Amino acid sequence: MSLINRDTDYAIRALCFMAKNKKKFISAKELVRDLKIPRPFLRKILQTLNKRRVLRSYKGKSGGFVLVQPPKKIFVMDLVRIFQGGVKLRECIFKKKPCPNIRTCLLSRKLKEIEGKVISQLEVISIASLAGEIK
Amino acid sequence: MSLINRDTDYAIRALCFMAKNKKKFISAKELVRDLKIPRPFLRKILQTLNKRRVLRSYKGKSGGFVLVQPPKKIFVMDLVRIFQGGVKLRECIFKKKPCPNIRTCLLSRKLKEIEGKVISQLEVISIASLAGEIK
DNA sequence: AACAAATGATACCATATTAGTATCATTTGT
DNA sequence: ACAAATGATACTAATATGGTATCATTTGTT
Ligand code: FES
Ligand code: FES
Repeated sequence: MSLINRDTDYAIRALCFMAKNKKKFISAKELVRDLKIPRPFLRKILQTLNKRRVLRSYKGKSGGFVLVQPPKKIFVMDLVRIFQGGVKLRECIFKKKPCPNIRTCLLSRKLKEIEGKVISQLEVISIASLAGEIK
Repeated sequence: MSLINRDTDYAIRALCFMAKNKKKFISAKELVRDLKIPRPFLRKILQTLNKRRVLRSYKGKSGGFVLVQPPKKIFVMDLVRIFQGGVKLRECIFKKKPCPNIRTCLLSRKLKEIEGKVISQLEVISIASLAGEIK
């Protein structure tokens, strides 16, 4: 029931590392060494981060990845959207969408409220705020 | 990633039905008819609700289930604890517990805050508040 | 006493999701 | 030409979840 899955988690770690490391290009190799994430898995994540333009990739020898935006402007919620399609704390047990009860279902309504609050909290956690040392 | 799973959801529905229905004993049969939940599954849920004393069961012919507490005093969070072992929105990717980074992990810290808020919201949603009609 | 109708306990299966791996193609600096 | 990097994609393994089946026990009714 974790709020963030492994993809998101790994992505956050990778981005934090990049935020701290001022070097221009950072290769998957370096990230693997530092983060101890299985290499093919990390590469997959970096590829989608590239597609979604959170970072930019450069091929070829001495290529690698570069952040496109400053770490203050990358938020956990962005990554949750990319890797998990958003936060859905309420999945109706009746699979048929849309649920016929949705308008009268009080439980659904309450869970929706909670969901909204969670999302707005995730929207203000930036990579920059996670990259620092503990205070 | 749903906050409540099917067991919890079905339990809520069953309890709401019982809250609305003033009859003394309510059998699994009636609940199945009304809620359209697979019978063996519902029975399993009722059994654990009995063990955890949310309701009380009576065997034998014309037996059934009775709420032990008033619906105002049964909260969604109680059911989440029973059927899901609580809310854990932060599962560290390093399975080894306890995680060596836990004290310095800023992400974990932030998610823990969110988790706390979610729990306190679930703690105030009562069965009574879900059993009523929509206003 | 026998029976039927209810719950108790428990073991099992099926399906979906998630985590992780493997492979080959493409680009580019030296 | 080659090595070192990423791109794309398909596959497998492990785990969690949802659901079923079976038999035992209790108890009111006849
Ligand atoms: S029953 Fe479908 S949303 Fe509540
Ligand atoms: S790395 Fe284990 S809690 Fe953050």
